[in-house]
Amino acid sequence: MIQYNRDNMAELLRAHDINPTHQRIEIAYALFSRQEHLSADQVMAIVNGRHAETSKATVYNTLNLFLEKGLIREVIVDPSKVFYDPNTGPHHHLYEVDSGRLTDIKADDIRIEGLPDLPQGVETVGIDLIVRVKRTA
Amino acid sequence: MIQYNRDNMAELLRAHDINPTHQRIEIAYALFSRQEHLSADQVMAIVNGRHAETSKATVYNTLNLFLEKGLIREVIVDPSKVFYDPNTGPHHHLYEVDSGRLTDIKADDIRIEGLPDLPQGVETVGIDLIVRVKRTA
DNA sequence: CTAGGATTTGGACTCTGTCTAACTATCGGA
DNA sequence: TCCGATAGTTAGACAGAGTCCAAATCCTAG
Ligand SMILES: [Mn+2]
Ligand SMILES: [Mn+2]
Ligand SMILES: [Zn+2]
Ligand SMILES: [Zn+2]
Repeated sequence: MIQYNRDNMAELLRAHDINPTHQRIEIAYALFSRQEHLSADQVMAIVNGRHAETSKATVYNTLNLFLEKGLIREVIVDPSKVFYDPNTGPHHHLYEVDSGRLTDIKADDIRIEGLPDLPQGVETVGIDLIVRVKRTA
Repeated sequence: MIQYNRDNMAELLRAHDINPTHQRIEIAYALFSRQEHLSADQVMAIVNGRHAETSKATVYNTLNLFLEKGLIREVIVDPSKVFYDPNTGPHHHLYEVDSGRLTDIKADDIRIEGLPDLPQGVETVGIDLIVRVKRTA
């Protein structure tokens, strides 16, 4: 269990070939220190918690850069916004539709069997398994 | 293999407790006759192919009504738009990220094992398995 | 210190989807 | 037939997520 701080955020960014600027460090820190799934909006709110520091354009630029560089992944479960996930290892998601809460499901003991062969000329980018739940009536 | 026409669309709507209006029949026919995953935009374009017949508001109202009544389901794979699926039976999806093409994977021979117990007080709404692929470089 | 590339920024813009208030279609009863 | 009630449709305003752009700022090598 790593303790995340601004210094190892800079290292992490460099390790992913990302020039560690102040804004990028803050955004990475927001995601990695919490280890939660955050929307762009939430990232923006966290980073600008005390004083406004980072513009909307930079938040989106940065999240998309992190995606490209494989530092984070996106989770598409809600038609109205994307969630960004600091955990890029294989795992799945539980989505509570009432509240919008999104939590991880460990991939360790899940087996998905019987997937058909892929069509010619394509390769797998990822396999997303989403368990949608709602509060019992 | 059923041949879909406007008449059995009206029956299908009534069977799902939906009053079959002209617009609703056309929208249902667009989805069921093609058996494809369509976005609201695409439904609108199909229904208004010859002359404008149906407004944007009605397309959205109707698709949401169909969802509520369980006539269709939505597939959330693309952060920018929802796809509507006339196939409500259990099945999974293959999403080609370059082209946006979305195709079905039969659920028959797929087994998903080792899912953890659900948290207290929730029940499963659905399990979505999405295989994301891209064209080989 | 300075020039140039990289980064950030506000704000305009696009797109998907929702909302509203007016309009229309349908139907049963007088 | 006419009327009123109800359900459905509509144009267009609106909201929210995300992108784009040109100008401003930051950083670093020289
Ligand atoms: Mn990585
Ligand atoms: Mn059904
Ligand atoms: Zn996750
Ligand atoms: Zn499908």
